[in-house]
Amino acid sequence: MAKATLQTVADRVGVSRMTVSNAFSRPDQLSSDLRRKILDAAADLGYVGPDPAARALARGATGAVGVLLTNSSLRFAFSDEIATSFLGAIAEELAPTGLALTLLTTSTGPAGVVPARDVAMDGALVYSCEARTPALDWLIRRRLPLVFVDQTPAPGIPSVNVEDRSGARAAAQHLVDLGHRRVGILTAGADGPYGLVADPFAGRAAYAPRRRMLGWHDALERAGIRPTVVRQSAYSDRVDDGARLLLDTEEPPTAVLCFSDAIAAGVVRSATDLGLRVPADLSVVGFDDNPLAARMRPALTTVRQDVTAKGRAAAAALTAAIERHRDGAAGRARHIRLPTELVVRDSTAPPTAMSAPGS
Amino acid sequence: MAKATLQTVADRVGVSRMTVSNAFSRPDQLSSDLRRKILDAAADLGYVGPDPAARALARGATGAVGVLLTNSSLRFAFSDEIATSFLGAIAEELAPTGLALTLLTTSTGPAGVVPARDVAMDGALVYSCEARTPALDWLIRRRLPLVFVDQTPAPGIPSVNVEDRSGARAAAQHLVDLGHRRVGILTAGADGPYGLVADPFAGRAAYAPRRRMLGWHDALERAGIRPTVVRQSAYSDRVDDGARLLLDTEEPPTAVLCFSDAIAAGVVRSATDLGLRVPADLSVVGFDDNPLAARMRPALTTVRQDVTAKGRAAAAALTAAIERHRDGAAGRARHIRLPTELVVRDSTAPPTAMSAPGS
DNA sequence: TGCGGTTACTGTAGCGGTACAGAAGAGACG
DNA sequence: CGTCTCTTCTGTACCGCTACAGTAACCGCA
Repeated sequence: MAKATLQTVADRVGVSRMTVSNAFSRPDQLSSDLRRKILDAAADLGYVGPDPAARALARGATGAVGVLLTNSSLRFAFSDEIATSFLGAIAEELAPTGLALTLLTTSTGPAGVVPARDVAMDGALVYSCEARTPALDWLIRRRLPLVFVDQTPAPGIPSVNVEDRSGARAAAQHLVDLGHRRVGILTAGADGPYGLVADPFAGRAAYAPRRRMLGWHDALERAGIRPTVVRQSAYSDRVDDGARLLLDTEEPPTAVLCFSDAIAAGVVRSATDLGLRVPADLSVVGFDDNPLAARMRPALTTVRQDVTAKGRAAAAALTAAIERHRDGAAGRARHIRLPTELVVRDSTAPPTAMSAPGS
Repeated sequence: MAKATLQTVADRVGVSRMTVSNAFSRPDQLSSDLRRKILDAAADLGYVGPDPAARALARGATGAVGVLLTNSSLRFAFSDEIATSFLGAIAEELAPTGLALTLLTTSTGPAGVVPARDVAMDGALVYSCEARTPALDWLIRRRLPLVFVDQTPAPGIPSVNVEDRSGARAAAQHLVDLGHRRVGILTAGADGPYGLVADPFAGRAAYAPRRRMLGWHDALERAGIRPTVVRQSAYSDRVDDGARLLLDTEEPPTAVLCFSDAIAAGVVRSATDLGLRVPADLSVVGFDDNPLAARMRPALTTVRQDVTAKGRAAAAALTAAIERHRDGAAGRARHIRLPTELVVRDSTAPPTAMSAPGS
């Protein structure tokens, strides 16, 4: 049986192809009698409905949007509860619009296939990618409606971010207020250099790490504190190395600010292994308010961001951008910045006399 | 500036449209000189490359595959580490093939859009869906290459499953061997009825829950044990209700078999809240060997399945199915069944005299 | 009875590519 | 020098659908 098309059905019923098309796509354009007859004939012929690819070409819309994840972040995206909640929120927000979500990686296929260039879609979210990855370049060149998330905002492109800087500042200020003077920072980056960092602002770190670093320094510098900074891989697998670099020293910090809760959990573990009690000997602050943070013992002091809201906002911004694009409307790109909030739990306390010997 | 197409570029360079197409898609078909010139002209005109939608129509391939998740499982898919690892493994396995992964939900959009029917793709994975959801029907009618995962195998459709039954049997046997006689089962299902279940095999539960139930009963029945069965929602949010139904009774079980580690964790928590010690007063067994299981205190006895291998196998089966489909080859559908393995940790122990009063 | 306004259907002209068969020219070879 | 084979480029015929501008019939109304 050859594949059935609109024409097949049209011939069978004795109407024009256009009428069959309308039967499927614009029911109000024909009498319900005829429509019934056409639908029956279609079912009879095994015609499922308009071919999505052909329809996409003719209509100029595919019904799917992409989300670009760096391939480094791919594994990460599915192992970190923060990233998965974000993706889940997007999917959930998109579902009622009928748009499917396509996962785009920055990797290249065998025949030089680049998803960001070669997959049909109506728009895309760019999530926490390095500023200039080839995949992102393709998306931009294609002039697809885009939304940047956790990414340096660019003019003309809507963006969704959180108050990384002020959140980090609050976290650092909290430590300062508790009386800490020797503070360590454990941050993360997609690429190196890893280990002890001399100039925390050198190198081109991703947006969120950079903003948080700024925030931490805002508060620390004002208090005259110069933190010890260690950078490690974004994968939480080998947190211990970074943590040890910070803690297993002559004069270890009395408090550590971490890029994420996952990293903070690793620090707590390492500290425990080294015989340090948290928070008595070491205060630890995370970031994100991962569900993990509340479950941990001691429960983690952290900076809350609402990833579900972030996902929703991103999805909404994207659908809006697609609509604008379709209508040819210009409209200024909105840059959304969601609030963050310090959540004080049990992993922070004033330094003890012993651990903070008056410098 | 009007949109550039192959023709635009062809006119500019003074060659045929076909040659420009070849310059992009089949570089070996023209001299590298001319190719250079064409690519330059294209860049100049802002032509990014062949339009994916048009190419999909002409070639009959889109470069994307779908994964169907019930919308109930959508939120679930992104909150359970087991599901996300699975998705991550698929994405990772797919990346080098250049195929993108499109998330399909069973929900329907505003204009009656059904992703499973209306999104162009080359094949799809069906993950743990109810047997006959409309979305799945559409996929089948479209005659897309499919692979079933954690789903009742169907003739002609490749499938990937794990040894749910024998794994569950081993778990139950472990409890029997420890001497437990009063055993509870806490299982999950996408739809009700929830609560105490008279006939654990009644209703049409999904494949995995059914197979595990069979396995548990295999071992329990042989030992002459009739378990108390409680079913609850697949969402781990409200585990406590189910756990309490089991534990907060006149003669509570001395051991509980759980559908997943997430549920088992909930049971442990509830038990603790009720003043029961695990494993002294209550043994708990999970399923999956979620990373969570090893982290928990007490570390959870569970049945390990390798979700990463499952994801890989599913992706491989799908690409194979797509290839067969393209080549018109028939080939029998392979049904893969991955092993499971009982992992004994610290959440199981013999019943104490007190908790198991000789019946 | 004539006329504007609906409703129901049709025809044409694309959407932007790719497959495939072929044509033209350039060497290679006997 | 004729023929054969390559390489390089071209022309045609789709892929399957939709937008849009008709046309024809029908309806109510003055």
